Amino acid sequence: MTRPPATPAPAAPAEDGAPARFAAGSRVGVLLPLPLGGVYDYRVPLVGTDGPVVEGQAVEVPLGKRREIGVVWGPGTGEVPDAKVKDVLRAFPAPPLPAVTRRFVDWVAAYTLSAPGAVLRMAVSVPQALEEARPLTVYGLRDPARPPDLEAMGIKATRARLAVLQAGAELPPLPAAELAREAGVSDGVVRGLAEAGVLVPSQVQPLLAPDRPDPDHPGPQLSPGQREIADDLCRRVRQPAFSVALLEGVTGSGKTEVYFEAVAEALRAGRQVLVLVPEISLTGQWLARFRRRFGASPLEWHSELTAARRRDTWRAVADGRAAVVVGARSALFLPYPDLGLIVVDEEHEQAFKQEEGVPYHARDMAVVRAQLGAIPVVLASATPSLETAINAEAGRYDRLHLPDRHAGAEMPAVTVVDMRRYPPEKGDWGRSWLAPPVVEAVTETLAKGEQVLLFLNRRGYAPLTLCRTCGYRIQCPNCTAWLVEHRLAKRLVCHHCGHSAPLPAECPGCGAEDSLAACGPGVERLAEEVEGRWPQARSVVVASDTLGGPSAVAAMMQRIADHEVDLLIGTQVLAKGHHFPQLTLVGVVDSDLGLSGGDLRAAERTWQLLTQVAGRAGRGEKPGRVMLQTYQPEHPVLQALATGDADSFLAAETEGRRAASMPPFGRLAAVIVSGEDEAAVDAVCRALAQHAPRDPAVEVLGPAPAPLALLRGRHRRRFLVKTPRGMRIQPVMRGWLTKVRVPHAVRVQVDIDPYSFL
DNA sequence: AGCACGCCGACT
DNA sequence: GTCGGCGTGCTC
Repeated sequence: MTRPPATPAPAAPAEDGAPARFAAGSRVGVLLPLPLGGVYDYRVPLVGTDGPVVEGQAVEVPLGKRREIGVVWGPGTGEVPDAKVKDVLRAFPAPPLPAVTRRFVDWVAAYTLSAPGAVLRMAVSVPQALEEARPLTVYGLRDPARPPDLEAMGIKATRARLAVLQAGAELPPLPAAELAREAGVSDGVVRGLAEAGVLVPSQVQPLLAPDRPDPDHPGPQLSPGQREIADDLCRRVRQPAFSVALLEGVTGSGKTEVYFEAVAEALRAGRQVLVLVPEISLTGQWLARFRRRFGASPLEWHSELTAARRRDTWRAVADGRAAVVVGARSALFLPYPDLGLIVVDEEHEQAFKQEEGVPYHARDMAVVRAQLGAIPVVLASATPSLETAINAEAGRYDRLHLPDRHAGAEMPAVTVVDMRRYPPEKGDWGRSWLAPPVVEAVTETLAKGEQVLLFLNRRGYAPLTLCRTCGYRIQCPNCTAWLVEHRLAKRLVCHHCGHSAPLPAECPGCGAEDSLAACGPGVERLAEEVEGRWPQARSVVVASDTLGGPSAVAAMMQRIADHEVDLLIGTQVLAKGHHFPQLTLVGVVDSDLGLSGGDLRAAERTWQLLTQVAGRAGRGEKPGRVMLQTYQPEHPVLQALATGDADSFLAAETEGRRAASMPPFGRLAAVIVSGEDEAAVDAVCRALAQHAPRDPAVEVLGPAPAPLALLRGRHRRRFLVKTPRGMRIQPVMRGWLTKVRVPHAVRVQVDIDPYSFL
């Protein structure tokens, strides 16, 4: 996805004003959240739907011998004989799916070549939200102004009972447990009073009443430069029309506070806001900033919500009570009736690309959603993706550049450490991974009482275990990948499928004992060296597998911020978003990791990650420095980081893409053929190769073993299809794939705009 | 996605 | 002789 939709739909179609209604007896087309290929016709019955059925209405329909939920998508197609058409069973008491959401579902399905039903599934992911919420029983006094006389009613006026009456007089009717808590008694007392008729029960609809974020809550003061950009964003929100703004600014430039002003403007206009973030676990500090600005919390949407929370949030979005939603990519498919602004924070993040199920890029689909809704979208990043930077360069997106660090903190000094000139010196703890200049800098920094981060984006102890006797390398049985030693857990683990086995005592290849050797460093191994060199320093390993859930992450970040730790050894979980004022030295142990592999975006991604990591140094009053260990100091990525000249790096990358006609200068699609039976997979590949498009403008590469040729026990082959920028790649793909019959045991998956090639 | 139908191996 | 494996196909 490199540009807005080819055929922009009208901003306010007639159906928005007057959604089509379907009378009893008429046929409606119902989209089911299943990969079925199209809408199915049903008849609107005389009873069960409470009158005519509205477009977008969620309904229950029979399918085979089961009942399914579906959404009325429009009039019936009439393609199916009357005798086959069944009645709609009932309509759900939920607001109809907004027209813009329905058009978005259709658009995404057409773009990704997925079944519309598969996309709809993402929009109606919480079927329970469609039902009337179960009424809640609450208890209150018959007349709060006149407390009842217990003794007169023949009930002993105990201290506990009087406390309940007191609470009942002061508070609105509450559920038994809550009223008991308020009165400081057990809920048996409340139930007893209810039974005696002193408290009267009533039924209410338990609606999640999200705190209303206050756009005029006193927030942090913006600098004049920030104010100017915030005003630009606010104008876009007021307009309102489709526009894309790239909000660019280094770590600490106040991007978040600036786009919060646009959020405030949308709230003043009474419209809803969606903020997409790459990983919800990172939002602890973000939520705190939001509360500081708006005096209330937004609603969160991500995979770790409980079922009840999901239901309440979906419903609050659907009936407009939710003002601000912050969420992972799937939040894009919530049924906002009046979305007025979308913000995509850290827009360059790979986590926005969904690889499984319907493969889509949430940043690109956010742009589409904004266009369909005729609203602005803000893409925020310190290190924009090349696609976004090029769109801004071409004038399709507006580039808003925030002035550098706020509060006058200086940018860290970046040094490239050539490992060929400064090879690590071995110590008592075994091999060393740190060059002498880095060792010296760490010692100095610790002596000053400041914090150090040693960054190594590799979990575990060692990425490869090999036999010194026969050269055997321990591989995952299900994937084309080495098993990673985790010494703390005493296991070998596959980072792709989760396979895990105890560390063997002898070589699985030749049986030699004590012959297995760890190769290369992971964070656990680096920790050994750190403990050997700086035994007095309080050090800690921070990796996704050494932390528990989001609360453990938050606790660790707090410990670091409170300076309970001197030396951090961490993977990319430490790279983003967190602010540690005492951290003044960042050492990147292996800057080259991620540069190899022939991935289209390897250099760009490494640049983004290392820029983020470097941004951890010197964010307080003290100046920071960054040391990048590398074996290829001349590499453009390292040069860009050393000189701070990101623009010429991006320009060079852009030229590289242009020369190779790679996205966004050409269109790309991947076809992954996979299955447990390798021969069957290869047979499908041969058939696909035979029927490959003949158009000379279309380039088909493959089949080649996919980068992980064996993943979770499935053999994988890949084709790559490249078309010129102006050509629509979907018809090419559709035409090709329908020519080949695929047996059930083999899966052919199309990925339009593949992102990671791994 | 389910669920049934259907056609070949080890059991009560 | 059946129970049950999962390959194939259909659901308005």
